[in-house]
Amino acid sequence: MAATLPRNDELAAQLELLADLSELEGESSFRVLAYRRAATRIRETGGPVAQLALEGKAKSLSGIGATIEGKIVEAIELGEMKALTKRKALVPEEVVRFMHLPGLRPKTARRIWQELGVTTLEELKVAAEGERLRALAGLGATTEAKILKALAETPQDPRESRRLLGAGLPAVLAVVSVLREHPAAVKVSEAGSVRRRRETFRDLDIIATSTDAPALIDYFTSLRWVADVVAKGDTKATVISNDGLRFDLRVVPPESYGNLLQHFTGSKEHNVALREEAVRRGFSVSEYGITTTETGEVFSAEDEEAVYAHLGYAFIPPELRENGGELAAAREGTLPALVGRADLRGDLHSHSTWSDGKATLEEMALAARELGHDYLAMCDHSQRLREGRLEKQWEQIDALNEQLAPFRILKGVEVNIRANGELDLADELLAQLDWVIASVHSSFENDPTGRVLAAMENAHVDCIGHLTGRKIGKRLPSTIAVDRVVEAALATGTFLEINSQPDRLDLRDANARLAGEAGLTLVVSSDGHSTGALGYVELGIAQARRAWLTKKQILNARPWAEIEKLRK
DNA sequence: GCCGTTTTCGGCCCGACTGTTTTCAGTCG
Repeated sequence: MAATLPRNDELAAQLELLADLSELEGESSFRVLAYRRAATRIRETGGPVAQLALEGKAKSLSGIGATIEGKIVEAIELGEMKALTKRKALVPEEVVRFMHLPGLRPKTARRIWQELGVTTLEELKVAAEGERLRALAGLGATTEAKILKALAETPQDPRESRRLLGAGLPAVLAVVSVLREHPAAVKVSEAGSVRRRRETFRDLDIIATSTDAPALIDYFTSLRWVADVVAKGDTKATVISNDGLRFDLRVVPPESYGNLLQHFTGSKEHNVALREEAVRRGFSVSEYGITTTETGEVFSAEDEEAVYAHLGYAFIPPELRENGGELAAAREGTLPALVGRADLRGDLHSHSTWSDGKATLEEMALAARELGHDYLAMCDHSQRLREGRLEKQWEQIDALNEQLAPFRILKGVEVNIRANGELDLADELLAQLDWVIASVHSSFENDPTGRVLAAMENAHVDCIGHLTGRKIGKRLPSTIAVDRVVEAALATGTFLEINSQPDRLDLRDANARLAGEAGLTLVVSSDGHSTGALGYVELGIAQARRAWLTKKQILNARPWAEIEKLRK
């Protein structure tokens, strides 16, 4: 095993900082953009980019050329890219943070630093209070006040202000359906990152067309759960719900609804790439229409399909719009037919009151059946099923299965992978089960790769649960080598899970895509601890779609009889 | 610094808003 390589997020962070510093020093904006694009590409790549760079293959990722590949190798060998070390010495540490204040982007931050000699946040505050910033042309009292206000607020990592998709998706879908019922509404859709089903969001965007825009806006701003109306005009309004969610409604003209929905769905990176390619082909794309440069003719459309078609693309599902190769695939007609929620036949990970679940076996089974599942694997935690309790649970399962047939509760377990790599349930018990999930629940940094590889060698382990152990916003993914786990999963016939818990979504999209491309079949499971939580599979399916996965690549899109034959 | 079914050099998305300014640069999404 080689020395630890820098993780993708660490490489991306170095490039982001290099971009910030370069920008402050007045470096070419295109070079800065290249650093940022490379950072995004690295963050969204499922396998270790450092390893690719060592093999000279990082250049195959779009946005990474020979120079940045060289910088990655420097980061591996020296711990830090040389250019970053050099530039850090030239720019006072806190000046970078000027740029993260609203309204202070590199140009202004640089002038405050160089022309006023301000190098710390404290000095910035004093300068603003002393009305010294307005000495710079282009800055006035308003800017000083804005800076003071931002400095007074507790500094916050922007990522922490993002909420979980699991909290926003049901809410935005409910608002969309309420708005659709209004007599003035014609078309209503969620847009933005929530339409792409990104795992977190900042605000929830809704786009609509209407026969009476002000009436629809009035209705929206007076819904009973609205706690605060932040902004309200004739075509646009922003409200905060009583649970703190921020909704934006935008009412647009019907003739260009397709263009606007496309624009406001993003992602930014997708739109930029789409527009760049359009320019090369003689078009100019904006949210209002597609202009043919030669003739000045403007094309607008009521639906998105026509927008993509006009530019020569097949329709691209929102989940794929991240500039991850979807444009080329849509042009060539090779986009995958993505798996959908309706394809699921059952759920292969759930809990009941036999361990830490909130509902009984029967309640869980009935709820699963209600969701349209044909089977539900009951996988209570192994620690709670010792001393004959597992066998007792089987008796109850057998009885229920007689009642509920053809619906079937599968006898399963979520067995713990201990710190030493052993499983905490005996093989002779595991052998009698329909479905065995093995998961790491503690000592995440204690050789997670080795422990999981060992668990996969066990002939009774069908699936590894929540592989990286991350909790979005709370706990980083472990240092587990996902690529090596995927290889071993293929070799041993073990499946990997996309855990649908809103704060897990583990495997995440990029890792699941890597696994799918390697030829692995994945499981989308709820890990539900209550009847309501069984519905989380919608989130897992969304991540599977973001991972470019088809129905064939999802194990539990098959009937149980088929799955049984595919077990090792 | 990256990239190429017109380019290995010469480009690099588009429009709205803001603050400060008589015509625009910088920022934002």
